[in-house]
Amino acid sequence: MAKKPKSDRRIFHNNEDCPVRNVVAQIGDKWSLLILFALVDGSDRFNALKSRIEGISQRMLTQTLRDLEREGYVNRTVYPEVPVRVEYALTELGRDLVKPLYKLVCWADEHQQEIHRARRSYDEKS
Amino acid sequence: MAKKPKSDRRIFHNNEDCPVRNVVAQIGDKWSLLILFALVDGSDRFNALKSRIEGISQRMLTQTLRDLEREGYVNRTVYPEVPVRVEYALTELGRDLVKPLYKLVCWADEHQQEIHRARRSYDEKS
DNA sequence: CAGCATCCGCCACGATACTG
DNA sequence: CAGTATCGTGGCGGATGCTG
Repeated sequence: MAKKPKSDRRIFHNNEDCPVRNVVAQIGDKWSLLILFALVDGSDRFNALKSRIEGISQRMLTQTLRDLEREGYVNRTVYPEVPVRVEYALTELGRDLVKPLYKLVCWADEHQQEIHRARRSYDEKS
Repeated sequence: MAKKPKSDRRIFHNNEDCPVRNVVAQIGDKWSLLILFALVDGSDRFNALKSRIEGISQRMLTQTLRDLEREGYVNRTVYPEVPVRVEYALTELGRDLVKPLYKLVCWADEHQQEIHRARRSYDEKS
């Protein structure tokens, strides 16, 4: 039996059932990964997150947190004190997602040297 | 001894040594993942890739392949026939990168239902 | 066949000002 | 403190036409 022809692979279809496209759509933006990893060690407040994630604007932090909440990765809890306190935490799904993400980040960390070498070699040739 | 304060974690710094930002920068774009997975089963030609990856333009395929080549994930081989034939294949580094990526995609695939539920639930509330 | 060059729309993202 | 609202812009990416 021959293996499936490549063109049959569902993975490349242009719809919301394609897992690869889903991954890119959900965590391929500029800030999602950073926020997820910022919450790995426990819940945190809005402004604390903002100062820990270097370079993020208020607008993008709010927006990305809303997206992550919508996907079910993050919980938002409001404590009606004065002044108000809002805590963000990973859901169980979020903690679970971080596992494969962590593997990926570790991989990238371990292979930084190789990649830098490849880049230099490529740039020299051109 | 207490654990490191969160703000100390190198992971969030805004420079090219941050592995999380590196990951996002390298494969967070619209097409890199799709191309990498398109090459998992073996090398392929430019136009074959183009037709297998639904929706990609010639311009973006060229550009993303060049980036992936520069990072050392993809090899480009020109066969000087007439007409010319160009084959793209994963390097060893590329094949290695796909492993953690594959775990991630599988995770997303397995949890699609949960995520869809979370989304619907979130949308109803608002 | 495998591309490069050019033009251009759009929207992700940042900056700033204001509010419950 | 934790956001909204509004505006401006760079650059990602699509469309089209041309070449070795």
